[in-house]
Amino acid sequence: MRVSLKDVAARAGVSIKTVSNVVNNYQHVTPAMRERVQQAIDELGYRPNLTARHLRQGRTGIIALALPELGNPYFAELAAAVIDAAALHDYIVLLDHTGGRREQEVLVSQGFRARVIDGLILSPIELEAEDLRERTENVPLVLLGERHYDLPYDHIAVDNVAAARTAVRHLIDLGRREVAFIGARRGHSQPAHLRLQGWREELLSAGLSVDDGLIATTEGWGHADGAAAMTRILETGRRPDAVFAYNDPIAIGAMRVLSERGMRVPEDVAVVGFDDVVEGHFGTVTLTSVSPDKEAIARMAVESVLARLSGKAPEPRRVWADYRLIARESTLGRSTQAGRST
Amino acid sequence: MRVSLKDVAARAGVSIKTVSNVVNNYQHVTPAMRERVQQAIDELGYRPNLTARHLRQGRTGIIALALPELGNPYFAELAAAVIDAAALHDYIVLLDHTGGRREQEVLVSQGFRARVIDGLILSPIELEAEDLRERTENVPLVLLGERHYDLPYDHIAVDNVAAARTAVRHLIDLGRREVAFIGARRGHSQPAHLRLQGWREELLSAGLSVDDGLIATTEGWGHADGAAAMTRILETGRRPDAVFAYNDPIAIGAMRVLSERGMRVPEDVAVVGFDDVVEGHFGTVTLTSVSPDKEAIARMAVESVLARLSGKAPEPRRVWADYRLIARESTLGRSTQAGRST
DNA sequence: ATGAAAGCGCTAACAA
DNA sequence: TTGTTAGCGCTTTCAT
Repeated sequence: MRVSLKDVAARAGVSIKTVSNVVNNYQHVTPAMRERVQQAIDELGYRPNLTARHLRQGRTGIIALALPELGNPYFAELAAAVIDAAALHDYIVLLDHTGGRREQEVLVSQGFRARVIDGLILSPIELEAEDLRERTENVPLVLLGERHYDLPYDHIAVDNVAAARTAVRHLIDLGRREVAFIGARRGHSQPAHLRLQGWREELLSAGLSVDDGLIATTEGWGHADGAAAMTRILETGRRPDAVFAYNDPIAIGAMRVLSERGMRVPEDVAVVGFDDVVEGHFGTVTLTSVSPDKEAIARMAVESVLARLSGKAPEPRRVWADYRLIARESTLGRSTQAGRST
Repeated sequence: MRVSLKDVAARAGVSIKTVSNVVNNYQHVTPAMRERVQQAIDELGYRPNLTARHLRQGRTGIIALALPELGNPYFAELAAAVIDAAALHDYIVLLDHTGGRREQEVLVSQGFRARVIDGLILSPIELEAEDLRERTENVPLVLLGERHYDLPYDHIAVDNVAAARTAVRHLIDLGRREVAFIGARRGHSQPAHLRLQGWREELLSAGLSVDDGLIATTEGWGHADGAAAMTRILETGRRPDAVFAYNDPIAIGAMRVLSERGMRVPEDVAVVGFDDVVEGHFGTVTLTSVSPDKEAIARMAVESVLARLSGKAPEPRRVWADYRLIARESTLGRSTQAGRST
């Protein structure tokens, strides 16, 4: 059986309180007493029971992070950043993935899987505002990512419309005129909506026409989806001279198809992705991408949760995280510069 | 303040136990009573306090998973698989990453970060047997991955020596004779030791010479490390006709360097990786790789922890997970077969 | 500086 | 079928 404070107290011949004082580094304990208790602790191999402590304190020191999918390197890298940011505040992270499915996202937002938590950071894909409006769970919730909700929750994201415009502007500046967008999603809810909007706005502001034939939807957000979408566009006979993809895996999947068909990147088709995952730095053609400041996003998300937890948070706010466009070979070509820049 | 069983009981005019019965779906409750209590629950928005339940039950339903780094897609994919496997048993997963640093691995194994857990799955890199021998923490521990320890803990891994031999055999069968190994590590502890050993054994058994000049060490396990190591080999003037890399990111980093120097894969240099991450399926040259059965590893890890938890585990054992070599363009070339095979 | 005792919210043994 | 109660291990007044 596990040893408790009581056992240590008995062993040391003191009260429970004294042991607790030692364990918690309470100031007013005589060195002699501290020594004596510590010895009992060591002999018995006592470890405090955190569950009991949590019950008593009304908090667990755990925050949950629910992401669409860990297989996507962007989310994996983000998860790592959140774990580190939480550790700075002595919090640990419970990880869940939703598959980007609404049903699963609702369950998570309601605390179905993890109710042992002090707070929740959720990156929704299909979740609707109404789902959140019905939320009864009362642990602090912070939203991450692209969707916009007009709801009283903190929301941390890059300005997707502006970032998308930056990406498309880059392509236009390079002289491209037929810019496809890959990664819109089927169905009513459009998580890619804002990036698509940025694509559209920038094309219009450049005096170019917006052609729906150059928008390709995908089922998911992986390499295979990008490959399938690119294939579909090419099979309609369209020959865009540039592609702006919803994210890097989709962009890389698309580049693979271009390569299979003998089209050169960027000479024939320039490609820009989104998320700046490491994978994009090392392909045969390195990938130009919009790079969100993941560390800042993670840090702000954790801090938002903790602020709300301590009650000293301002009203719910939307926070924009930094981003920058990193141009690499998929738009500049290999000769132009060092290919593997960060 | 949060509502408790007591509040609900007062509201419904029944005892605490009755409410508890309803919450836990205890059989012997009259429908009328259930109805009445449920109504009080709904009105008050009661949610059980899991911390209290855990304290009472002596378990939390949480297992921790400590991986070297989430940025490595293999570990990210493995984490996803563990989360799913745990969910099947109503367990949730607390995620931590160690950076593969011994100090951090020791802390994790001692339960420093997360003592709210019922069990721990740890994938060590630098951790030494002696560290584990000194372990005082008593939550079940299951080891994952490549290292071998002669210690009373369950250990789940693919047979790295055999898997490495399979990979090298594949290269030899294709007629390659100068097979480099990239990804050995500096320092005393050699996490890549077994794969290196397999490389050596297979070369010898094929009657080829083992040339230490074809072994390149790396600091880490990422793309950049593979690129640096490949560069180093080439700058010694060596021209291997094949590369076996410790893992896929290293292999992909190496291929990038080959491409920069105008060497063709696989015509000039055939490349085999390890882990079969999705990224390898979509490069300009898709990557031949050893594919461990991640789902099986995750499942067995979770089941091992739970078995030990319930006390009905046999003596600690080493379990081999399945693997297979998946040949793609980086050894077969593009024409030979469909490039993006899974 | 240390001790006694209450109670966090829940489950389960026992009683009615 | 439902109620009473002890206690999981800890922190925290309140005494001493």
